Amino acid sequence: MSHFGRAGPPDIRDTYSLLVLNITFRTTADDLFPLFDKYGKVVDVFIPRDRRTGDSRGFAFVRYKYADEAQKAVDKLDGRVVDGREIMVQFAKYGPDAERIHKGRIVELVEKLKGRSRSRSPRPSSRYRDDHRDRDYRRRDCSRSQDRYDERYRGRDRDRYRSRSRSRSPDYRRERRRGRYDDDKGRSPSPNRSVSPPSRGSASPRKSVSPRRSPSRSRILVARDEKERSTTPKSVSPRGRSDSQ
DNA sequence: GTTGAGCGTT
Repeated sequence: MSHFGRAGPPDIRDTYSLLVLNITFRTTADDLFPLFDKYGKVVDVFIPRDRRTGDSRGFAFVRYKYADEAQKAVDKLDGRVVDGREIMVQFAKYGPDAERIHKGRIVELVEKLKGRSRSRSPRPSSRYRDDHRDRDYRRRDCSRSQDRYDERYRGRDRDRYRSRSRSRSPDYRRERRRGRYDDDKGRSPSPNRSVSPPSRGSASPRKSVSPRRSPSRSRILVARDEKERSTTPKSVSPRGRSDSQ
């Protein structure tokens, strides 16, 4: 995939993962490798891609062999403009249990880095991160009731990227694509619901009828049902009629 | 062709 010929996680035992955010969707691992390799030994560069679309999610993981090199890369590449966009480089945590992971490197790494960071520089990109979080908090403040459900859902759901896609980003395309996919799946095993697809197709005229007029709607439905049966006595074929209209 | 908060593949 996005690896250098290897499958699966190479070796997180003695590697330090860096999270690169705010990268362009066109940026690939090959583009980030030379950039990060200049500041240290990069063992692997991985860019998570969407399972469905296969496009980059806009962030990447760069694994360094040594923490000092990783820190240097963070200090140098964090805030650097790549492909016309300012990237954010920070140490990555391997999942919610990252800190629980054999405290081998990550924890020790964080401790050492925090100490060095304080002595050297208070995170050049701290303002960016704060800005993002601030905006996020403002959004959450607008909808606290849903926030509880959101947090609870995310807490119980182990699928991070999925919940992130549904709760965080509007993602019209993803939602729409996924919705269609589910709709197709739901329609296939339910031939008796063939009346639904036509209804969806004629959603506009149906809304014009308004549900307030129950008898009218009933008659229309009956009339349409009769016409449908008269038109297609055997196979219903919702798509066929959709094409006809 | 598009988008933009975030934490990853066997």
